[in-house]
Amino acid sequence: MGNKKLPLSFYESCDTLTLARKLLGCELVHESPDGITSGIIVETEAYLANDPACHAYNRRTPRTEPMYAGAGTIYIYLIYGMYQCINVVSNVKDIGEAVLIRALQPVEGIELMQQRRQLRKTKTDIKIKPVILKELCRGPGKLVNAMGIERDTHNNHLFTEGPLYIKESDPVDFEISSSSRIGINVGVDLPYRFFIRNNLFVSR
DNA sequence: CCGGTGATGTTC
DNA sequence: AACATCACCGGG
Repeated sequence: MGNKKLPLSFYESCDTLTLARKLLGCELVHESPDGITSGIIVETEAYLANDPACHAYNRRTPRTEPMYAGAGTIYIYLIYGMYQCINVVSNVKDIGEAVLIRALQPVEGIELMQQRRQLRKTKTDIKIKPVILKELCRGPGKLVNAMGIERDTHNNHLFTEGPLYIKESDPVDFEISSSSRIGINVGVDLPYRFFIRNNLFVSR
């Protein structure tokens, strides 16, 4: 069964496009103070160093520094002022590439995920309507919220150390589909989005 | 199932 | 000014 935490070699031993595919079927786990939540990764996007849509494309700034820290690093950024997205950094130190996690199939701690997703995290937290299972982690901002992931806590840490990590995939057969990436205006022609075909929890 | 709109604040 | 988004609303 797939209950082993992935070692650094998993992240280091392939290129970014391959890693984006290999992460499908693996389980993202967060052992938080409030409880454990986890979900199977069902959708990813790759961002390469020579790719204009990549945050690290021709720029190395304080924000993107974790992308240059080497494979297995956690890169979390704030988007549209109120949402956060989590990436698995890939490639070697000083080459800025990463895989965005876009959707999870919830596994563990579903009640806790429901509770977290009822709150939108701003200065004054906003309550939203109850969220159905299918929508809990269906999108990069949603899954970060449901999993209790925070940039202040986890950014620039490693997936191989600490309470936020990835477990190896169970040997389940599935087909991988690809498409162009979502929500970008450059690099739209590149088929760098990967997802498990026919999985109900994929976004869009 | 769409499509449109406003919220929100860091980053360059 | 842009931004790797989302919740909510209304229409079909």
